[in-house]
Amino acid sequence: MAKRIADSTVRRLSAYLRFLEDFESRGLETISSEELARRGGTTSAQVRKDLSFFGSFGKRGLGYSVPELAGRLREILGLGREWKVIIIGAGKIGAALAQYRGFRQRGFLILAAYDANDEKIGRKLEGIPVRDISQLERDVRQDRPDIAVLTVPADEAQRVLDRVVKTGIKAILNFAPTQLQAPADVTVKTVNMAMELEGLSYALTNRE
Amino acid sequence: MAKRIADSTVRRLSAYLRFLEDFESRGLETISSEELARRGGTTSAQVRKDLSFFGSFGKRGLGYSVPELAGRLREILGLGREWKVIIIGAGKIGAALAQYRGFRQRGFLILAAYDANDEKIGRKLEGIPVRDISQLERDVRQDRPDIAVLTVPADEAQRVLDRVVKTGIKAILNFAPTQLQAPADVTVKTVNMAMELEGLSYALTNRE
DNA sequence: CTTAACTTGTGAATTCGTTCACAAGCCCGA
DNA sequence: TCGGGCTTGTGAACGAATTCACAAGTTAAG
Repeated sequence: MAKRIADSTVRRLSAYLRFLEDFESRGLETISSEELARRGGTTSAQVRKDLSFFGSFGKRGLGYSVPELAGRLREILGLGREWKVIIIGAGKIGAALAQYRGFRQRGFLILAAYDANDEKIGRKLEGIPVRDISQLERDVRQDRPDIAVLTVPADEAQRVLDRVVKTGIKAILNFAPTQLQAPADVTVKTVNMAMELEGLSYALTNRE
Repeated sequence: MAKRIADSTVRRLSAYLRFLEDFESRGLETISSEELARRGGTTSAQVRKDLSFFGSFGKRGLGYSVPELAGRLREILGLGREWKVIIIGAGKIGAALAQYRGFRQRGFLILAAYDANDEKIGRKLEGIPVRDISQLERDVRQDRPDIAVLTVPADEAQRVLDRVVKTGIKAILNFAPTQLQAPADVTVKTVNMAMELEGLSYALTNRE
């Protein structure tokens, strides 16, 4: 990849793909940047610029072929293959994620959940086996998961992350409401509900 | 408020507050922008700039008083009061949110959850009553919630949002993996797991 | 074949957010 | 009281992301 692509661009590509899948299912053949923009709450120039980083997929005067553009986006986003995922922390959030159909739909296969609580170990969480966290290193060596989802309490998150990083996993989705430090070659995305709520609180408080 | 504050700034303020609370509990009196930055993965200049939009809270040569700055941030973020929250959609994600202690801790009081499923209505979800969605308008008129959390399927989200907006609620936290359209005076924050996962997939696929 | 209506792809201009750099202020010890 | 060591607050410089604006390509109709 020649240029570094902004995070915001990647997020929008992901959004475009979702709309395209909708259009695809409705049998539409082509779509313009204008229409894609309307659905995504952005501008047509933004859409074209985003796509231009990766090539030129459209036809002037006509727009984009829906199935072709969808295919290109899947390729760019790395959705052409299956990604193996483990969940660390078999609490309520872990359970909610385990049953979330969006994972499977997009090629994310959940292998197992891990927990330290004896009462949970050995059971199933929405059909997914809950294993002893002490097995983590051995299992990772064997199963080679690509992504670890962290749903552990905030005060354990950094310690668990360090342990996960040591196994060689390079992508982490963190649900603990805390800032995590990781080496540069490891990608960490944090979903922080507390932060979003405070953003709403701020917006409600400071409206002009 | 004189200037429009960037979303990224508000998110960082929220992060700073979290560190300050940690320092507060450990009894520390003062903290420098440098230390705050280290914990937040940013720079000291960024910290000072962020704070400067709202006033000057520090002492040159010394840093910031931990309790004072924490208080100021709570005030800025609107955390000095209680916010009333309703959850729409009593599924797994709704359940996970209902038991999430971060809400209560920060002054967000969950009044009720709403669902259309007869088997759920009348029961409790982690101690929170599940009510019939058809009561929504009446209840909102009575209870005046400030924030609605949407945990409904993607294909219902826009319809539910429109309904929520019509009741006069001005802040929405959306967990449906879809882009929503709302009037300008309504703040919508979306937590989109699918997007985060695709971001990880992209990162794994396109490493140089 | 020509023209009109569209729509892309992309440099240039602009806007927005971050980082730099330093004067000004504070603390403490001599 | 003075000087050295720190740290803030903030214009100015910089860099990144978005928007503008238009040449170039496509289609369809006459």
